[in-house]
Amino acid sequence: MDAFFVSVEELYDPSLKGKPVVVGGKAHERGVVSAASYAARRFGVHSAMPLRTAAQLCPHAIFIDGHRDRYELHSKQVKAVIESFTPKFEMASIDEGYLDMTGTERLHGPPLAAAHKLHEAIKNQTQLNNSIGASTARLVSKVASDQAKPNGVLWIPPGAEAAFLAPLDIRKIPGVGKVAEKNLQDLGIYKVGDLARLDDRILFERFGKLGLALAGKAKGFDAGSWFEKDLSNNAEDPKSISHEFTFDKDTADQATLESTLAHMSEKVGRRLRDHSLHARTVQIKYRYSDFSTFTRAHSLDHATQLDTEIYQTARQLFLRHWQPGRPIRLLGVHTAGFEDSEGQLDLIDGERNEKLKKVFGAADILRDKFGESTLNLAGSLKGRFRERVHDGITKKSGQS
DNA sequence: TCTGGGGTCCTAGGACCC
DNA sequence: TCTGGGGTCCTAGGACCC
Repeated sequence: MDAFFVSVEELYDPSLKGKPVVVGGKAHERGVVSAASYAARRFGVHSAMPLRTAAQLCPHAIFIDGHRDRYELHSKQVKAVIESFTPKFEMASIDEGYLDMTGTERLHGPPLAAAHKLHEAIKNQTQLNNSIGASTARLVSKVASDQAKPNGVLWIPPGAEAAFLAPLDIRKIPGVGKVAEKNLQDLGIYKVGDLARLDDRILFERFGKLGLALAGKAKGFDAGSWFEKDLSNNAEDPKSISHEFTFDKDTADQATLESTLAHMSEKVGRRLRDHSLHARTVQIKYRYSDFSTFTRAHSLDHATQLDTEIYQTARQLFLRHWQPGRPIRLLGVHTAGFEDSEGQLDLIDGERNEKLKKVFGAADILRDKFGESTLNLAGSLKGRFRERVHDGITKKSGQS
């Protein structure tokens, strides 16, 4: 999809059309650009750029907060169109999908015609601009769709894959970021064609697995068909669940830091319960004002999905490593090492665990009914209500 | 200009076990 | 006195993607 978040926002506010629009937050906020309209891009604004930088480059741009729920809704509409073309498809992200069109010629015609048909169908049914790349390989199609933007269709016929990629900058290859680009340039490799000519062994020696993958990509090969991925071990189950938060202003206030950790722990616990997952490893992330960033992890002897256990672990890790008084910019709580259940607990712990699970389950329901702020871990209240009830759960006064 | 948040995958060292 | 080899698990950091 072309400038997806911006295009969706234009559906809700047509007056945005044609104007420089930046989705991601207010101009003065700490944050980065999620999406920029083409009008904003003409001023040099692009995604991942700090909002404050974007505001410097394009002061008259319209800055808006993102609406994830809207994007997910419209992503589903796009998915429905794709689905109507072939059952062999896959959404690769919220605004990107792949279709295996093998064997659909009688229905959709030859590749280029089919691509145009899809392009039109998406536009007609979602009112959103999109670009299509068509070829024999996923990677080539993805790069082709990028080249087709905005609002275009590009077909790379069989046999033309390597020739299409050769003149492009190596940065266009998915998996080549800033660092790999620099390292490759140091070897005199600037274009995909330079990469394709290089000996695979050299690439492996210099770049390990990444080098090997690159060698294939540069020639237009795909590492296996993604449509044949085994669906046996529930691919939709996440491998980690985390939340992090950047303060508007750096802080060294211990109560604020602890309550933020508690809040992140609650968010993580909630999502673990939603996925019926139990995590064995709790990790925190903290970033100082100078942007130096650290992670510290601890693996429990059993898996958990309880806010309090996550918080206690996170808090201990933090207090053990934080240099008191040194202002913090970001805090995060991360869980991984998922297991189906918490494993064997002894009688006492088992009973305690069951009780807490009921308490948090009830809290989840209350939050769904009455809103996020209904209940908090004692630690996430900034000192005002410090009483500790039932292992750290307390009720905000005036709310039930 | 000052740099989000949620993920995945890879690398590397060290502890520990047999 | 001169320290194997194979494996797993844990921790930390970093590149990259959207």
